[in-house]
Order: sequence, then structure tokens, then C-alpha cells
Amino acid sequence: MANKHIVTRFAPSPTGLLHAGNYRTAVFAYLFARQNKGKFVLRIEDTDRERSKKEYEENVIESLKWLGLEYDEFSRQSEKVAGHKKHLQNLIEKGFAYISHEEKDGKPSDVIRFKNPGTKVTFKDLIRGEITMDTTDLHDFVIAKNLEEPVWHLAVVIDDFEMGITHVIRGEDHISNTPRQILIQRAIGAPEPIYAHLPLVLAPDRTKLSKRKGALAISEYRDRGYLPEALLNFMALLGWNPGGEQEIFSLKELVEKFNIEKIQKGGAIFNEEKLKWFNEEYMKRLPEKEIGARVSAEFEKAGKKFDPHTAKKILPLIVDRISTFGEAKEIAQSGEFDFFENQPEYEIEKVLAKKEPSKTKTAERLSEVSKLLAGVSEAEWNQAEIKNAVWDYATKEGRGEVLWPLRVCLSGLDKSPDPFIIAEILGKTETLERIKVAIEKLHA
RNA sequence: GGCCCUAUCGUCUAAUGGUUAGGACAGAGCCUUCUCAAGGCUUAAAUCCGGGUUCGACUCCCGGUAGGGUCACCA
Repeated sequence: MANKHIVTRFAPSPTGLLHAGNYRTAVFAYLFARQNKGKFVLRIEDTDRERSKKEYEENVIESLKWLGLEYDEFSRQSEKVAGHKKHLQNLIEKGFAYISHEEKDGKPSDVIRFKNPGTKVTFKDLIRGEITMDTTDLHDFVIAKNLEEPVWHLAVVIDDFEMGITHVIRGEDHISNTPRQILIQRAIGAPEPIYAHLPLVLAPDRTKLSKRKGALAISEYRDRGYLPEALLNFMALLGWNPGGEQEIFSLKELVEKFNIEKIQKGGAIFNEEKLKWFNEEYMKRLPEKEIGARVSAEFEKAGKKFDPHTAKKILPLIVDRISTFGEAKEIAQSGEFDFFENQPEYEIEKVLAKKEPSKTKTAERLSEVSKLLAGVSEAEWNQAEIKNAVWDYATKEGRGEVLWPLRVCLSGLDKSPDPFIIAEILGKTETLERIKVAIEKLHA
């Protein structure tokens, strides 16, 4: 049943970078709106002038853009004070609210309080069913500091009303705010929107995820080389699942399959490992050219540059090892792949095979390998041919006795890609040269 | 503490009264392999507890327990 009148909103306060906790709310509100061919609104809730910052507003905007969540309408709460004031005056005139003369921090301070009828309020939540709360203990709560400065509770209700928001999709931490907002709605004569209170995104300690708990900003995931599709896919499946065993969904599929009523009721821990897995999956689906460009960009950030020929060949080796592009930078910085460009430095004992750590034997074997490799022509100098040339001999001697010394003298490392691919990348001349150097050291 | 919400493998979840309780991530093992990574196969691992309702409960009801959220002139 497509409903053209559905309007949802994402209403963050610009008091910090947009992180996963808030972000998932945006995803669900977006999916719900798009699925129903409705409208998705971004509203910046900046009534707190002290804490709201322009840079955070920009961060929200660019994060949503990066993730591909387009909104149909944009507004700022601070620009709507005229409307708030009008409603406020009205509430006072009709006796729903009153100016109260009080003290704050020892100074006189007038505030506007809502005259609480003290009833029980019941509302229907799309995810949790009916929720009832007694509002008496709320007393006459504050709805504005003065006519010019409404408090959030009032501003939300008026904005939702004036923007025609039909579905309020927000975090579970707002459940207890709902009854008082409903009270205000009734006073101003606004229709009650349908509520959907989402379960919280949790830190590993099972408490609400927050910046303080180490939640990374969306923009930080971007900077660490995560793919937006991966983050989106991961977040959408945090607390919701279409059933079945599929894990990878495009935004389009998510919109089609989304079912707000199947959202989980309990909170979900944000699992970094699984996010990485999603990222790897999406990386695998990227065109080779793009992966190449991004990996080389990361290498350049680390101040490393390989000649284009080498770069192209080591690319697949790097891609195998990373789950985010940021890790390519780490590899570059670690110097792990420097041996492709420069002669490696290593203790000669390291080339000795584990089983038979004899210098003379090892030198003999390397000489034999050198001879065999010399027989491979430049034209045929590739991984497969190199392996072919050495394999039988290595098998005869014991592969570990031959291949370990070969690999170490080429790379200088305990752990590295296999010697055949290294040899291919180094080229015939350099390969033979490195073997020669090792043999000389063994004889020394 | 008051009020509110929640409860399936370690984690994310599937199964809306009848399944050997399924999948994914992480873990373990094996294969491949000179090493590392990747890949393939296999495996371990859960219905919070107690009462009902029912021929039959993960599923419905009640009570515990545990966890979380919220109690601002913040949003």
C-alpha cells in the first residue's frame, strides 16, 4: 500500500560529528520514506545555541551525502522561532501554558511552563506496540526559556506539525519524551504522528553507543577507507533483517525489502569485525582500476611510490591483505613491501632452511636454483614459468629446503608472498642478483 | 530509586504453536602451502529462570531475574 503522504525526518542536533548511533536512525527513516514513496526530511535541531556548531551541521550534511541518503527537504530549527513564538503565545492565551517567575542559580529567571493535565498517555509504537505512561510526575514542565527561546520539546512538536511529519522514527532513548510531546500536540491541536522507536546501537559494553564510548564518526570511516555501501549495508542489518540468508544488499534492495515492523526490539552491539567483512565484500566488487587508484593514493599518503610497473603487480598482493583502504597505508608505512624497490637487509642466518640449516647446503641449492632460473627466458619470466623451472628440483630436495632460502633472499622477510610472484615482479636480472648476493654472504 | 523498554550461539540475526533451532562475523580444526595472506571444507557454540495456556511452546499469558533507556531552562 503505497502512501504518498508519508513524511519522515532525520533530526540530529549539530553538537558533534555524526556517528553510527545517529546514523542508523537516518538509514531507517530514509528506507521507510523511500519504500512508501514518501518524503525524507533533514532537520537540524539547533535550538541550543551554545552547543550547536556550524561545522557539525556540515558534517551531518556531507556524511549523508557520502552515504547516498538524499533528502527532499532541509531546514533548521533555529530558523523557525517565529512560528514557535506564535504557538507559544497562543498556548499562554488559551491557558495551556503560563509564565513562571523563578530563580536559577540564585538569579531571577522567568520561564514558560506547560500546564500539565496529568493524564495517562497511550501511544502506538510501530515497533513496540502500545506504550502507556502516567504524565503526572512530569509536573508542569518547561517548554521555553522565553518567547524567543523555545525548549526542544516544544520546537520538535511544532516543527513536526508544520512540516507535516507523519512518522517520527527515532531512537529508543526518546520513548520517555514522547508522552510530554503528545501533551503539547494536543494543546496546539496537532495530529499525532505515528511513532517508531528504534532499538539503540550499543557499544561492546552494552550501553548506548556514543562518542565518548569510542564511536567513530561516519566521516572517520570514510577517511579510513571504508566504502559507503558497506557501512550502509552493515548498519541496515543492525537491528533489522529481511529474513533469509542473504547478507549483501544494495540500497535499492534495502528499500524494497525493508519492513519497519520487523525491526528488532533489543539493542544491537556495533561489531567492527563484521563491518570490515562487509567492506571486504564490497571491495571485491570494485573495478580493478578503482582499487588500483585508491591503493596508490594510500601509498602516496604514506610517502611511498613504486614505479608503475611494480605498482601494478604488487597491487593484487596488497588487496588480498586489506579489509579497508586505510590498511594499504599502514602496509606502506610499515615498509613491508619496500623490498620490491630496494635490496633487502637481512641476517644471513635467516635464509637457512629450518630442517637443514647448513650454509654450504643452502648455498649449493641456491646455486642450482639460480642455474634453473637462468634457463627461463625474459619473455617467459612469469610466476607460472618460474615455478615450473624450480618446482621439480624443490620437490626432490624438500620444498622447504629450497623455497624458504629463495624467498628470504628475495624478500628478506619471514612472512611474505610466495617466491615465484616476487621473482616475477623483481624481474630476472634482479632476482638472479639477489640470489648471487645471498650465496656470497653464505660463503663469507 | 521512580517510570519505560528489552531478553535465541561470544556478536548480528532467522524461525510469527509442530524445524535435527538455520545463516553470517569472530573462534577451532583440516585441506592447499616453504612462510604470511587469500581460498575451500568441516566443526564447536544459543532459545535467561519459574509457573501457566495447549496434544505441542523460542513463539501466547503471568511472575521473577538480568540488562538497557530516561528522569534538564540538552537535544
